[in-house]
Amino acid sequence: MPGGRNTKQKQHIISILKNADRPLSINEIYNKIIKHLPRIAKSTIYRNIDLLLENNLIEKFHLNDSEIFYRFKEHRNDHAHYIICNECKSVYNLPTCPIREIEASIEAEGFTIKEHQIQINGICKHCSTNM
Amino acid sequence: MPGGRNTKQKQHIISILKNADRPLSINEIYNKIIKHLPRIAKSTIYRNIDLLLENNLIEKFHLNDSEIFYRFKEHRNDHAHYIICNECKSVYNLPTCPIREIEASIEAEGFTIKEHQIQINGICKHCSTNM
DNA sequence: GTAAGTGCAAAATGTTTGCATTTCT
DNA sequence: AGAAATGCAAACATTTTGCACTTAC
Repeated sequence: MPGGRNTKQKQHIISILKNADRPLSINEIYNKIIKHLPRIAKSTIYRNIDLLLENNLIEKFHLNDSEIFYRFKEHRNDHAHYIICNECKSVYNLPTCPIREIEASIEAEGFTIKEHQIQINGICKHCSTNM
Repeated sequence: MPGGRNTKQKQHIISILKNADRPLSINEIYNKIIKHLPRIAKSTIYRNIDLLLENNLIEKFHLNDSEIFYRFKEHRNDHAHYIICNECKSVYNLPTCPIREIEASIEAEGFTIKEHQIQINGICKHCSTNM
């Protein structure tokens, strides 16, 4: 089991995130999980989320304003390049990494790039036809 | 005065942000401002920051992990395209917007882009020579 | 003068921690 | 058996709110 022991709490958290079609907040995870594990404590979710983050299995997002969401990574070295619908919060991947082209010129200036992220917000096709 | 009345609290907050060479957190603003206005309440800073955000004079960042920072906008329609040094937190602007080139293809898929942001983190020239 | 803004204290929110108990391995 | 994880309650940190007082206009 990645990131420690295989508890049913952790199983549920992973499966909830894996099956979600968009990033979830701690509360959303909690509200889903209590249906199956009514006695689970929120601190358990916080602790497991930390473990999963440390083990690079999930990633953290700041969507709208200050709300924090988590998403299961398909590939451990995914890096954040997303198109997010403000309505339904669906997350699409960017097909290419537009940073790659300008990376060289930035590094030429003496800046060492450690990570980068790109986020595009808007309204997806589906939501715009339903409005 | 943009965003309401011209109080000395607001004057100070604006001038602190204008003169900062990097984004500042609420606490950093507070610690600077109490030197001049010892009785200022943190809630006043929160309220003014909200006002300035609504009036599009400053913008909000999530730097490292969950720390929130604010920065004075040079131009009201600046959009976030930054290169940030993880060490000294200096913020540099990206010379070009690499999104522009892929915008058309995303919109062609039926997605309406509302806003986007790009953030590149790393170590700046100055900090890497001092290590 | 009056409405907006402030300071203060209290409340609400979100997250973390300590500890006794439970559960994996 | 032993270590790690859990549930619970309390602690913490951050942000928001209510209200009487002050200040800008």
